[in-house]
Amino acid sequence: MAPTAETLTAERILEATEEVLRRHGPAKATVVDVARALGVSHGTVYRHFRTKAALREAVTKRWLDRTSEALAGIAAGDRAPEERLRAWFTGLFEAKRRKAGGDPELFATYSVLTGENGAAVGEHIDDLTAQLTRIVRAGTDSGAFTAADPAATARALFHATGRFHDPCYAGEWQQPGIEDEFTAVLDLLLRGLRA
Amino acid sequence: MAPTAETLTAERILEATEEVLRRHGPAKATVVDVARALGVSHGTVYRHFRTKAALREAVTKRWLDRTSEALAGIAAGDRAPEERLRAWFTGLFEAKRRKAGGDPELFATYSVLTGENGAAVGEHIDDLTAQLTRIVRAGTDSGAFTAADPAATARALFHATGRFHDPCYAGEWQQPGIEDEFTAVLDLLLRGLRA
DNA sequence: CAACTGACAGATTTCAATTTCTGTCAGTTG
DNA sequence: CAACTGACAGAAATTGAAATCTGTCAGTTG
Repeated sequence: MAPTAETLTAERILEATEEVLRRHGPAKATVVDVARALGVSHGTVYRHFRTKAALREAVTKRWLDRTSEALAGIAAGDRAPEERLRAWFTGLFEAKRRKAGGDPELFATYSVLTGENGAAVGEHIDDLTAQLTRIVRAGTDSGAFTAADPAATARALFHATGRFHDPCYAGEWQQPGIEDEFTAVLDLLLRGLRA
Repeated sequence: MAPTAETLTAERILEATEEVLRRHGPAKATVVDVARALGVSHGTVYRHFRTKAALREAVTKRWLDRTSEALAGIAAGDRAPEERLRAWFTGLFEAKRRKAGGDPELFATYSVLTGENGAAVGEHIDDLTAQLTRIVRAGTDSGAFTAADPAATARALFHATGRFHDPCYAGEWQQPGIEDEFTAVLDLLLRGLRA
Protein backbone atom coordinates (compact mmCIF):
# COMPACT_ATOMS: atom_id res chain seq x y z
CA MET A 1 0.00 0.00 0.00
CA ALA A 2 2.25 2.78 -1.21
CA PRO A 3 1.01 6.15 -0.05
CA THR A 4 0.98 8.64 -2.93
CA ALA A 5 2.13 7.54 -6.35
CA GLU A 6 0.37 4.16 -6.42
CA THR A 7 -3.19 4.39 -5.14
CA LEU A 8 -5.66 6.54 -7.02
CA THR A 9 -7.05 9.08 -4.56
CA ALA A 10 -9.44 11.97 -5.06
CA GLU A 11 -6.49 14.23 -4.31
CA ARG A 12 -4.39 12.77 -7.13
CA ILE A 13 -7.29 13.19 -9.54
CA LEU A 14 -7.67 16.83 -8.52
CA GLU A 15 -3.96 17.45 -9.11
CA ALA A 16 -4.16 15.88 -12.54
CA THR A 17 -7.30 17.88 -13.32
CA GLU A 18 -5.56 21.10 -12.39
CA GLU A 19 -2.68 20.20 -14.68
CA VAL A 20 -5.03 19.37 -17.56
CA LEU A 21 -6.89 22.66 -17.03
CA ARG A 22 -3.59 24.54 -17.05
CA ARG A 23 -2.57 22.85 -20.32
CA HIS A 24 -5.83 22.77 -22.26
CA GLY A 25 -7.90 25.59 -20.73
CA PRO A 26 -11.41 25.29 -19.31
CA ALA A 27 -13.18 24.79 -22.66
CA LYS A 28 -11.09 21.85 -23.89
CA ALA A 29 -10.22 20.04 -20.67
CA THR A 30 -12.04 16.69 -20.76
CA VAL A 31 -12.46 13.85 -18.30
CA VAL A 32 -10.76 11.62 -20.85
CA ASP A 33 -7.71 13.91 -20.72
CA VAL A 34 -7.60 13.64 -16.94
CA ALA A 35 -7.85 9.86 -17.10
CA ARG A 36 -5.10 9.70 -19.71
CA ALA A 37 -2.84 11.89 -17.56
CA LEU A 38 -3.33 9.41 -14.72
CA GLY A 39 -2.94 6.32 -16.92
CA VAL A 40 -6.40 4.97 -16.12
CA SER A 41 -9.67 4.66 -18.02
CA HIS A 42 -12.11 7.53 -17.73
CA GLY A 43 -14.64 5.20 -16.11
CA THR A 44 -12.32 5.10 -13.11
CA VAL A 45 -12.43 8.85 -12.67
CA TYR A 46 -16.21 8.55 -12.47
CA ARG A 47 -15.88 6.26 -9.42
CA HIS A 48 -14.45 9.22 -7.50
CA PHE A 49 -16.51 12.08 -8.97
CA ARG A 50 -20.08 11.52 -10.08
CA THR A 51 -19.94 14.03 -12.91
CA LYS A 52 -17.52 16.27 -14.74
CA ALA A 53 -19.24 19.24 -13.07
CA ALA A 54 -18.55 17.75 -9.61
CA LEU A 55 -14.88 17.31 -10.52
CA ARG A 56 -14.62 20.92 -11.68
CA GLU A 57 -16.38 22.13 -8.56
CA ALA A 58 -13.94 20.24 -6.33
CA VAL A 59 -10.98 21.82 -8.14
CA THR A 60 -12.59 25.23 -7.78
CA LYS A 61 -13.15 24.76 -4.04
CA ARG A 62 -9.52 23.72 -3.54
CA TRP A 63 -8.34 26.85 -5.29
CA LEU A 64 -10.65 29.17 -3.34
CA ASP A 65 -9.71 27.53 -0.04
CA ARG A 66 -6.05 28.32 -0.62
CA THR A 67 -6.87 32.04 -0.64
CA SER A 68 -9.05 31.74 2.47
CA GLU A 69 -6.33 29.98 4.43
CA ALA A 70 -3.69 32.58 3.61
CA LEU A 71 -5.96 35.35 4.87
CA ALA A 72 -7.18 33.47 7.94
CA GLY A 73 -3.73 33.97 9.42
CA ILE A 74 -4.03 37.73 9.15
CA ALA A 75 -7.60 37.77 10.46
CA ALA A 76 -6.62 35.75 13.53
CA GLY A 77 -3.57 37.91 14.28
CA ASP A 78 -3.24 40.08 17.35
CA ARG A 79 -2.48 43.43 15.77
CA ALA A 80 -4.75 46.44 16.30
CA PRO A 81 -8.07 45.99 14.42
CA GLU A 82 -7.55 48.89 12.03
CA GLU A 83 -4.07 47.70 11.12
CA ARG A 84 -5.33 44.14 10.78
CA LEU A 85 -8.20 45.21 8.52
CA ARG A 86 -5.80 47.12 6.33
CA ALA A 87 -3.38 44.18 6.16
CA TRP A 88 -6.22 41.79 5.36
CA PHE A 89 -7.53 43.79 2.42
CA THR A 90 -4.01 44.52 1.19
CA GLY A 91 -3.25 40.81 1.38
CA LEU A 92 -6.40 39.94 -0.54
CA PHE A 93 -5.72 42.50 -3.25
CA GLU A 94 -2.06 41.58 -3.59
CA ALA A 95 -2.83 37.86 -3.81
CA LYS A 96 -5.44 38.39 -6.52
CA ARG A 97 -3.26 40.81 -8.41
CA ARG A 98 -0.30 38.46 -8.35
CA LYS A 99 -2.37 35.53 -9.58
CA ALA A 100 -4.06 37.54 -12.33
CA GLY A 101 -0.85 39.23 -13.50
CA GLY A 102 1.54 36.31 -13.08
CA ASP A 103 -0.36 33.70 -15.08
CA PRO A 104 -3.28 35.38 -16.87
CA GLU A 105 -4.35 32.22 -18.68
CA LEU A 106 -4.62 30.17 -15.52
CA PHE A 107 -6.45 33.03 -13.85
CA ALA A 108 -8.88 33.21 -16.77
CA THR A 109 -9.37 29.46 -16.44
CA TYR A 110 -10.29 29.79 -12.78
CA SER A 111 -12.52 32.75 -13.57
CA VAL A 112 -14.52 30.47 -15.85
CA LEU A 113 -14.63 27.80 -13.15
CA THR A 114 -15.84 30.21 -10.48
CA GLY A 115 -18.46 31.49 -12.93
CA GLU A 116 -19.74 27.91 -13.24
CA ASN A 117 -19.79 27.28 -9.50
CA GLY A 118 -21.83 30.03 -7.93
CA ALA A 119 -22.49 27.95 -4.83
CA ALA A 120 -18.80 27.32 -4.12
CA VAL A 121 -18.06 31.01 -4.62
CA GLY A 122 -20.90 31.90 -2.26
CA GLU A 123 -19.41 29.69 0.45
CA HIS A 124 -15.98 31.22 -0.14
CA ILE A 125 -17.39 34.73 0.22
CA ASP A 126 -19.23 33.69 3.39
CA ASP A 127 -15.91 32.38 4.66
CA LEU A 128 -14.09 35.63 3.89
CA THR A 129 -16.80 37.87 5.36
CA ALA A 130 -16.77 35.71 8.50
CA GLN A 131 -13.06 36.49 8.82
CA LEU A 132 -13.81 40.18 8.28
CA THR A 133 -16.61 40.05 10.85
CA ARG A 134 -14.14 38.78 13.44
CA ILE A 135 -11.83 41.74 12.80
CA VAL A 136 -14.70 44.24 12.90
CA ARG A 137 -16.00 42.74 16.12
CA ALA A 138 -12.53 42.96 17.66
CA GLY A 139 -12.63 46.65 16.75
CA THR A 140 -16.05 47.31 18.29
CA ASP A 141 -15.07 45.33 21.39
CA SER A 142 -11.89 47.38 21.87
CA GLY A 143 -13.78 50.61 21.17
CA ALA A 144 -11.72 51.38 18.06
CA PHE A 145 -14.66 50.91 15.64
CA THR A 146 -18.32 51.90 15.63
CA ALA A 147 -20.55 49.26 14.00
CA ALA A 148 -24.05 48.41 15.15
CA ASP A 149 -24.03 45.10 13.24
CA PRO A 150 -20.47 43.80 12.68
CA ALA A 151 -21.57 41.13 10.22
CA ALA A 152 -23.49 43.64 8.08
CA THR A 153 -20.57 46.05 8.25
CA ALA A 154 -18.17 43.30 7.21
CA ARG A 155 -20.34 42.56 4.20
CA ALA A 156 -20.47 46.27 3.34
CA LEU A 157 -16.67 46.47 3.51
CA PHE A 158 -16.34 43.45 1.26
CA HIS A 159 -18.79 44.83 -1.30
CA ALA A 160 -17.26 48.30 -1.24
CA THR A 161 -13.83 46.86 -2.11
CA GLY A 162 -15.09 44.62 -4.91
CA ARG A 163 -13.10 46.54 -7.48
CA PHE A 164 -9.94 45.21 -5.84
CA HIS A 165 -10.80 41.55 -5.50
CA ASP A 166 -13.65 40.67 -7.85
CA PRO A 167 -12.32 38.87 -10.96
CA CYS A 168 -14.60 40.93 -13.21
CA TYR A 169 -12.20 43.85 -12.62
CA ALA A 170 -9.03 41.81 -13.18
CA GLY A 171 -8.24 43.71 -16.35
CA GLU A 172 -7.80 46.93 -14.40
CA TRP A 173 -5.50 45.54 -11.70
CA GLN A 174 -2.40 46.21 -13.77
CA GLN A 175 -3.20 49.85 -14.50
CA PRO A 176 -0.85 52.44 -12.99
CA GLY A 177 -3.11 54.37 -10.59
CA ILE A 178 -4.77 51.30 -9.10
CA GLU A 179 -2.74 51.29 -5.86
CA ASP A 180 -3.79 54.86 -5.11
CA GLU A 181 -7.42 54.02 -5.86
CA PHE A 182 -7.20 51.11 -3.45
CA THR A 183 -5.73 53.29 -0.73
CA ALA A 184 -8.35 56.01 -1.30
CA VAL A 185 -11.24 53.57 -0.96
CA LEU A 186 -9.75 51.84 2.07
CA ASP A 187 -8.99 55.16 3.80
CA LEU A 188 -12.54 56.35 3.25
CA LEU A 189 -14.01 53.12 4.61
CA LEU A 190 -11.74 53.07 7.65
CA ARG A 191 -12.61 56.69 8.41
CA GLY A 192 -16.27 55.69 8.36
CA LEU A 193 -15.56 52.78 10.64
CA ARG A 194 -13.63 54.57 13.37
CA ALA A 195 -15.42 55.41 16.60
CA MET B 1 -37.42 69.43 -47.06
CA ALA B 2 -39.62 67.61 -44.58
CA PRO B 3 -38.05 67.58 -41.13
CA THR B 4 -38.08 64.06 -39.65
CA ALA B 5 -39.64 61.20 -41.58
CA GLU B 6 -38.20 62.06 -44.99
CA THR B 7 -34.52 62.95 -44.77
CA LEU B 8 -32.11 60.31 -43.61
CA THR B 9 -30.25 61.72 -40.62
CA ALA B 10 -27.72 60.14 -38.31
CA GLU B 11 -30.38 60.36 -35.62
CA ARG B 12 -32.88 58.31 -37.64
CA ILE B 13 -30.21 55.68 -38.32
CA LEU B 14 -29.45 55.45 -34.62
CA GLU B 15 -33.13 54.96 -33.80
CA ALA B 16 -33.41 52.20 -36.38
CA THR B 17 -30.22 50.60 -35.06
CA GLU B 18 -31.60 50.59 -31.54
CA GLU B 19 -34.76 48.92 -32.79
CA VAL B 20 -32.79 46.29 -34.72
CA LEU B 21 -30.64 45.61 -31.67
CA ARG B 22 -33.76 45.25 -29.55
CA ARG B 23 -35.24 42.77 -32.03
CA HIS B 24 -32.20 40.72 -33.07
CA GLY B 25 -29.80 41.12 -30.15
CA PRO B 26 -26.18 42.28 -30.37
CA ALA B 27 -24.83 39.15 -32.07
CA LYS B 28 -27.27 39.06 -35.01
CA ALA B 29 -27.94 42.75 -35.61
CA THR B 30 -26.41 43.59 -38.99
CA VAL B 31 -25.95 46.78 -40.96
CA VAL B 32 -28.08 45.22 -43.67
CA ASP B 33 -30.90 44.84 -41.13
CA VAL B 34 -30.64 48.51 -40.21
CA ALA B 35 -30.71 49.55 -43.86
CA ARG B 36 -33.71 47.31 -44.52
CA ALA B 37 -35.56 48.82 -41.53
CA LEU B 38 -34.96 52.26 -43.05
CA GLY B 39 -35.84 51.20 -46.58
CA VAL B 40 -32.43 52.14 -48.00
CA SER B 41 -29.43 50.20 -49.25
CA HIS B 42 -26.74 49.38 -46.72
CA GLY B 43 -24.26 51.47 -48.68
CA THR B 44 -26.25 54.52 -47.60
CA VAL B 45 -25.78 53.73 -43.92
CA TYR B 46 -22.03 53.72 -44.56
CA ARG B 47 -22.25 57.37 -45.75
CA HIS B 48 -23.21 58.35 -42.20
CA PHE B 49 -21.09 55.88 -40.18
CA ARG B 50 -17.73 54.75 -41.46
CA THR B 51 -17.97 51.27 -39.93
CA LYS B 52 -20.38 49.01 -38.12
CA ALA B 53 -18.26 49.52 -34.98
CA ALA B 54 -18.71 53.31 -35.24
CA LEU B 55 -22.47 52.87 -35.56
CA ARG B 56 -22.56 50.66 -32.48
CA GLU B 57 -20.41 53.08 -30.55
CA ALA B 58 -22.74 55.97 -31.40
CA VAL B 59 -25.74 53.98 -30.15
CA THR B 60 -23.84 53.14 -26.99
CA LYS B 61 -22.95 56.77 -26.34
CA ARG B 62 -26.56 57.84 -26.79
CA TRP B 63 -27.67 55.28 -24.23
CA LEU B 64 -25.00 56.24 -21.70
CA ASP B 65 -25.71 59.93 -22.16
CA ARG B 66 -29.35 59.43 -21.20
CA THR B 67 -28.24 58.17 -17.77
CA SER B 68 -25.79 61.04 -17.35
CA GLU B 69 -28.42 63.64 -18.12
CA ALA B 70 -30.92 62.25 -15.64
CA LEU B 71 -28.33 62.40 -12.86
CA ALA B 72 -26.94 65.80 -13.84
CA GLY B 73 -30.18 67.33 -12.55
CA ILE B 74 -29.63 65.85 -9.10
CA ALA B 75 -25.93 66.81 -9.04
CA ALA B 76 -26.75 70.41 -9.92
CA GLY B 77 -29.53 70.69 -7.31
CA ASP B 78 -29.37 72.95 -4.29
CA ARG B 79 -30.03 70.43 -1.52
CA ALA B 80 -27.49 69.80 1.24
CA PRO B 81 -24.44 67.92 -0.12
CA GLU B 82 -24.98 64.77 1.93
CA GLU B 83 -28.61 64.54 0.90
CA ARG B 84 -27.67 65.26 -2.69
CA LEU B 85 -24.98 62.57 -2.69
CA ARG B 86 -27.45 60.06 -1.29
CA ALA B 87 -30.09 61.03 -3.86
CA TRP B 88 -27.53 60.82 -6.67
CA PHE B 89 -26.38 57.29 -5.83
CA THR B 90 -29.93 56.16 -5.15
CA GLY B 91 -30.97 57.58 -8.51
CA LEU B 92 -28.10 55.80 -10.26
CA PHE B 93 -28.86 52.46 -8.60
CA GLU B 94 -32.61 52.72 -9.18
CA ALA B 95 -32.15 53.63 -12.84
CA LYS B 96 -29.80 50.69 -13.45
CA ARG B 97 -31.96 48.30 -11.52
CA ARG B 98 -35.09 49.33 -13.38
CA LYS B 99 -33.38 48.93 -16.76
CA ALA B 100 -31.84 45.57 -15.88
CA GLY B 101 -35.00 44.18 -14.31
CA GLY B 102 -37.55 45.68 -16.69
CA ASP B 103 -36.07 44.46 -19.96
CA PRO B 104 -33.24 42.01 -19.23
CA GLU B 105 -32.59 41.20 -22.88
CA LEU B 106 -32.16 44.82 -23.87
CA PHE B 107 -29.95 45.37 -20.86
CA ALA B 108 -27.84 42.38 -21.84
CA THR B 109 -27.59 43.84 -25.34
CA TYR B 110 -26.29 47.13 -23.99
CA SER B 111 -23.92 45.29 -21.66
CA VAL B 112 -22.36 43.70 -24.74
CA LEU B 113 -22.17 47.09 -26.44
CA THR B 114 -20.50 48.77 -23.45
CA GLY B 115 -18.07 45.84 -23.30
CA GLU B 116 -17.11 46.59 -26.90
CA ASN B 117 -16.71 50.33 -26.36
CA GLY B 118 -14.33 50.79 -23.48
CA ALA B 119 -13.52 54.32 -24.57
CA ALA B 120 -17.14 55.48 -24.56
CA VAL B 121 -17.65 53.89 -21.15
CA GLY B 122 -14.52 55.63 -19.89
CA GLU B 123 -15.89 59.00 -20.98
CA HIS B 124 -19.23 58.22 -19.37
CA ILE B 125 -17.52 57.35 -16.08
CA ASP B 126 -15.45 60.53 -16.29
CA ASP B 127 -18.71 62.40 -16.79
CA LEU B 128 -20.34 60.78 -13.76
CA THR B 129 -17.34 61.26 -11.48
CA ALA B 130 -17.21 64.91 -12.56
CA GLN B 131 -20.80 65.26 -11.32
CA LEU B 132 -19.82 63.53 -8.09
CA THR B 133 -16.80 65.78 -7.70
CA ARG B 134 -19.07 68.82 -7.86
CA ILE B 135 -21.20 67.45 -5.01
CA VAL B 136 -18.16 66.54 -2.93
CA ARG B 137 -16.64 69.97 -3.49
CA ALA B 138 -19.91 71.60 -2.45
CA GLY B 139 -19.62 69.59 0.76
CA THR B 140 -16.03 70.56 1.49
CA ASP B 141 -16.83 74.19 0.69
CA SER B 142 -19.77 74.24 3.12
CA GLY B 143 -17.72 72.41 5.74
CA ALA B 144 -20.02 69.36 5.73
CA PHE B 145 -17.40 67.01 4.23
CA THR B 146 -13.70 66.42 4.76
CA ALA B 147 -11.86 65.56 1.55
CA ALA B 148 -8.32 66.64 0.74
CA ASP B 149 -8.78 65.88 -2.98
CA PRO B 150 -12.49 66.04 -4.00
CA ALA B 151 -11.85 64.46 -7.41
CA ALA B 152 -9.98 61.51 -5.90
CA THR B 153 -12.67 61.13 -3.26
CA ALA B 154 -15.37 61.18 -5.92
CA ARG B 155 -13.59 58.40 -7.78
CA ALA B 156 -13.26 56.41 -4.56
CA LEU B 157 -17.00 56.80 -3.91
CA PHE B 158 -17.78 55.65 -7.43
CA HIS B 159 -15.52 52.61 -7.17
CA ALA B 160 -16.79 51.67 -3.71
CA THR B 161 -20.37 51.58 -4.98
CA GLY B 162 -19.59 49.55 -8.10
CA ARG B 163 -21.68 46.66 -6.88
CA PHE B 164 -24.75 48.87 -7.28
CA HIS B 165 -24.13 50.27 -10.72
CA ASP B 166 -21.62 48.11 -12.58
CA PRO B 167 -23.40 45.83 -15.09
CA CYS B 168 -21.22 42.88 -14.08
CA TYR B 169 -23.30 42.70 -10.90
CA ALA B 170 -26.67 43.06 -12.67
CA GLY B 171 -27.64 39.51 -11.76
CA GLU B 172 -27.62 40.38 -8.07
CA TRP B 173 -29.73 43.54 -8.31
CA GLN B 174 -32.97 41.62 -7.98
CA GLN B 175 -31.97 39.70 -4.86
CA PRO B 176 -33.93 40.48 -1.70
CA GLY B 177 -31.31 41.98 0.63
CA ILE B 178 -29.75 44.24 -1.98
CA GLU B 179 -31.42 47.46 -0.78
CA ASP B 180 -30.03 46.96 2.71
CA GLU B 181 -26.59 46.24 1.29
CA PHE B 182 -26.78 49.45 -0.68
CA THR B 183 -27.78 51.45 2.38
CA ALA B 184 -25.04 49.85 4.49
CA VAL B 185 -22.32 50.74 1.99
CA LEU B 186 -23.62 54.25 1.44
CA ASP B 187 -23.94 54.90 5.19
CA LEU B 188 -20.38 53.73 5.77
CA LEU B 189 -19.04 55.92 2.98
CA LEU B 190 -20.96 58.99 4.11
CA ARG B 191 -19.75 58.49 7.68
CA GLY B 192 -16.20 58.49 6.33
CA LEU B 193 -16.87 61.62 4.35
CA ARG B 194 -18.38 63.78 7.09
CA ALA B 195 -16.19 66.43 8.68
C1' DC C 1 -23.83 67.21 -57.85
C1' DA C 2 -25.20 65.34 -53.59
C1' DA C 3 -27.56 61.30 -52.16
C1' DC C 4 -28.11 56.94 -53.10
C1' DT C 5 -27.77 52.04 -55.30
C1' DG C 6 -26.11 47.50 -56.01
C1' DA C 7 -22.41 44.43 -57.49
C1' DC C 8 -18.22 42.89 -55.72
C1' DA C 9 -13.97 40.80 -52.79
C1' DG C 10 -12.72 39.26 -48.68
C1' DA C 11 -14.09 38.27 -43.86
C1' DT C 12 -17.37 36.19 -40.92
C1' DT C 13 -21.22 33.28 -39.76
C1' DT C 14 -24.29 29.35 -40.35
C1' DC C 15 -25.53 24.63 -40.74
C1' DA C 16 -25.26 19.85 -41.14
C1' DA C 17 -22.20 15.83 -41.19
C1' DT C 18 -18.77 13.84 -38.49
C1' DT C 19 -16.06 13.26 -34.54
C1' DT C 20 -15.38 13.36 -29.71
C1' DC C 21 -17.05 13.38 -25.11
C1' DT C 22 -20.02 12.20 -21.01
C1' DG C 23 -21.94 9.09 -18.04
C1' DT C 24 -23.42 4.05 -17.46
C1' DC C 25 -22.80 -0.64 -16.67
C1' DA C 26 -21.91 -5.52 -17.60
C1' DG C 27 -17.86 -7.82 -17.45
C1' DT C 28 -12.61 -8.45 -16.17
C1' DT C 29 -8.75 -8.50 -13.05
C1' DG C 30 -5.77 -9.24 -9.05
C1' DC D 1 -14.93 -8.36 -3.92
C1' DA D 2 -13.26 -3.86 -4.55
C1' DA D 3 -11.07 -1.48 -8.19
C1' DC D 4 -10.98 -1.02 -12.69
C1' DT D 5 -11.91 -1.53 -17.97
C1' DG D 6 -13.97 -0.61 -22.28
C1' DA D 7 -18.07 -0.72 -25.23
C1' DC D 8 -22.10 1.81 -25.69
C1' DA D 9 -26.09 5.56 -26.29
C1' DG D 10 -27.09 10.05 -26.28
C1' DA D 11 -25.15 14.84 -25.85
C1' DA D 12 -21.85 18.17 -27.22
C1' DA D 13 -18.07 19.90 -29.93
C1' DT D 14 -15.62 20.24 -34.33
C1' DT D 15 -15.15 20.87 -39.17
C1' DG D 16 -15.57 22.54 -43.69
C1' DA D 17 -18.67 23.93 -47.41
C1' DA D 18 -22.24 27.26 -48.33
C1' DA D 19 -24.52 31.45 -47.14
C1' DT D 20 -24.36 35.99 -45.33
C1' DC D 21 -22.21 40.17 -44.01
C1' DT D 22 -18.88 44.20 -44.17
C1' DG D 23 -16.91 47.83 -46.46
C1' DT D 24 -15.83 49.87 -51.19
C1' DC D 25 -16.77 52.15 -55.28
C1' DA D 26 -18.20 52.89 -60.09
C1' DG D 27 -22.42 54.08 -61.77
C1' DT D 28 -27.51 55.91 -61.38
C1' DT D 29 -31.00 59.15 -60.05
C1' DG D 30 -33.58 63.39 -59.11
